[in-house]
Amino acid sequence: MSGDHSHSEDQVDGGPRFSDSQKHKDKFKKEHKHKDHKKEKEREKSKHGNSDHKDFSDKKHKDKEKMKHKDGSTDKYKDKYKEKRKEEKIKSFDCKVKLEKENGFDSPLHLKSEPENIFHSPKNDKSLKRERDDDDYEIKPKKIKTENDKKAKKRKPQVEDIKTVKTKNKKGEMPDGKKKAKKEPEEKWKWWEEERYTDGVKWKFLEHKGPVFAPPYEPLPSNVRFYYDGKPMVLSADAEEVATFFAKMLDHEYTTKDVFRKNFFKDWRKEMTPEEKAKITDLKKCDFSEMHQYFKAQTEARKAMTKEEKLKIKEENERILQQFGFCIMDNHKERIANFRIEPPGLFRGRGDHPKMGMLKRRIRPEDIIINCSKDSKYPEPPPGTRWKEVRHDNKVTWLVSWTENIQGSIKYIMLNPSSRIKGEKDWQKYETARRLKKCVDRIRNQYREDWKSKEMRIRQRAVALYFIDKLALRAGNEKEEGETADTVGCCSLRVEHIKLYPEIDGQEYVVEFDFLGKDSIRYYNKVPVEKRVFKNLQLFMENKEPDDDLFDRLNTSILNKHLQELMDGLTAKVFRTYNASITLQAQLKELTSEEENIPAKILSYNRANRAVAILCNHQRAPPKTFEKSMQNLQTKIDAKKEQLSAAKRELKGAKADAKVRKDEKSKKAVESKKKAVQRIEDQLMKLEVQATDREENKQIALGTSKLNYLDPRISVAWCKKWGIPIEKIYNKTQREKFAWAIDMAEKDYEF
DNA sequence: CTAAAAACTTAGCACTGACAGG
DNA sequence: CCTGTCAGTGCTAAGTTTTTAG
Repeated sequence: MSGDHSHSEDQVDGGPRFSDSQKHKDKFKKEHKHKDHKKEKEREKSKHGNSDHKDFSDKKHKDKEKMKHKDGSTDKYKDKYKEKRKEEKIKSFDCKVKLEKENGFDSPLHLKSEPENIFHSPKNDKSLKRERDDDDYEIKPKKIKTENDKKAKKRKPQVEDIKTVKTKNKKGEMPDGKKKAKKEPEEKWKWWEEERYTDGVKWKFLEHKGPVFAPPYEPLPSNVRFYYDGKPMVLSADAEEVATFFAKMLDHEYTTKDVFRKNFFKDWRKEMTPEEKAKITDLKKCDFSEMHQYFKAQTEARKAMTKEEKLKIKEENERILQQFGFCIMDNHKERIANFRIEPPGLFRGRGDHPKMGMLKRRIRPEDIIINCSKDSKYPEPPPGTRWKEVRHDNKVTWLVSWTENIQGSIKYIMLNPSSRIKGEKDWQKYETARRLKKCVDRIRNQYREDWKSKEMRIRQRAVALYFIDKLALRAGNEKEEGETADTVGCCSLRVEHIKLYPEIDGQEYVVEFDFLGKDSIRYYNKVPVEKRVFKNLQLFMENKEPDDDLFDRLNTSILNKHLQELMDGLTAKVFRTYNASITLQAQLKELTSEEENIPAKILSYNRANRAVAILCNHQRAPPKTFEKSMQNLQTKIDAKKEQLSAAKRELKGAKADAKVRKDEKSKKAVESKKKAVQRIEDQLMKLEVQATDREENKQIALGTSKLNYLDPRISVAWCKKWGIPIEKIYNKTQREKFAWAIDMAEKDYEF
């Protein structure tokens, strides 16, 4: 019954597309809609049967092959792991895995001889295979390891040229070690040369010290007062603490926002004693200015501290870092990302957030769930307290979790990006994107076909996928209304977010997007699309209100299910990764020119990076000092130009002089003047490049794409190819995160 | 299954300390 | 020396995807 009904609704051709019942539904709550989707989806599935599954047989084969490989070669590993377990119990941090031996034998591969002909040579096949294929969550073939290692060793000296200079100072000439008793293993652990866990196990051993709690509240000195209705009033400790949160933010804009004030006041009152509650009924009558002043003074005082005091604080932080900032996971000491519990305060949502100003409550040990090995030494809760729970779940990666009170979501303490567990995942992400590269043509053809489908839901799916692919939009999960800011992604686009122009600015079939995406960052774009897409959009928008969903027959779970059928591991966000990385690679190829010097090459890199950031809509507020700093730079450039022409004049003079005198001394003078000119030219060039770069970067944030979307091996390969020191591209943190890529990518790496 | 919860990635901004320039 | 600037980093919100529970 309902099946027939909705089937007719599904038809694209003929008659009004949205029957009354559809419209009705749209006005209803979202949940209703979803149920309908799901039903339809179900029906679809059974109708279509398994035509899609053919594609997979191949993959399964591959998997099997890999398994074989694994079984044939892992015994050594197993032993090694056993060893490790033992060692863990002894808790020695620096026991080294004995991998080296395995790298001892020579690989027949000749590295030097593969520069050209990258694409089809069998050698290249090898190097491709060496990259992990990712759906084999298991092993990388041994051989590879060997190759990698050898190469790595050969390469190191070159790569580290610059580094060595720096490190010498640090390591060599600082025997006292600045108190940083760093007992890190001398050689960095190359987890990427090791076997990975299968079957969802994330670790076998995990030991840590638990979280660091926010410092307890320190009551204000009695001379700092709060006034209500013009009269001083002493607050209870709890009420006072919350009041200080507000007082600290006083010169921030959102303390003027209604929603913020309302939420704050409501939550504040919850912390008050009945007496306070009875008295304090109007936020407008509250005067926090004395408190505000006090905190400002505190900040000043902190700035004005002596070096010794600052050093002391620094040392204390370092001590805490050493004590709590690391864990032992499977025999290796790993850095924890966020070992400090988020302190209490007022929630600052982004954009127009309905919950802004709410009290984010203090987290106590009783809220904390600890996750660690059974056979590890459990972290101690602070004296007189206890953990909510200690569990031993090695199917997850977190060490500590608690439930946050604003959204009721769970927060986690996890490892640093440089850790094995994050790195492997990251690597895997790029491998999935590379697999998409291999079948993206097929998928594109498919969705183009689907634009013609007679089923509405298929068409919507296909158009949405087209946007995700072409524009790198996010998937766009539906969100609960009133819980978060009103932002959308692809699947949750509403009619009001796009405008259609059959013709504009000399282009046909233009779609104008204007909506708020993640973090309430505006996405604005005018793009010409294919005619069929355009027609489809018109169809989707027919008879809808502005606030109706554009893709009313689609959500992220439908879309992702579809994608999963097209390629194993494929989800919407893989397209972002894929398109970002492939764009970087293409742009680098296009923009880098042989003869440019290093700064110019780096400008090219940044431009390539920028192309990606624009694609992904990674924006930033222009720095507050932007105009000024631009001006400063211009001044410098002008000065440098002056200097250059002066130097040129001098050179001319010297030349003339040398012509006359013809002695050694004057020749030398010419040489040195020449060098001076050259040097100044370089400097000028550098400044100009810097200016260009900065100007172009005004509202674009490069960091996000660099960190999350660009296969680091592309950048590493580029650096190696052009002899650019990796430090010019990645700072220290980034180098740590991408250590795997820096170690393994060769100059001919191809995404 | 399907919704909700959990897990994990991605995101911009505020703060800070090192360092360049006066 | 002091001051301003800016890159680097910490923070935590806000997404997506995966897993679980009902």
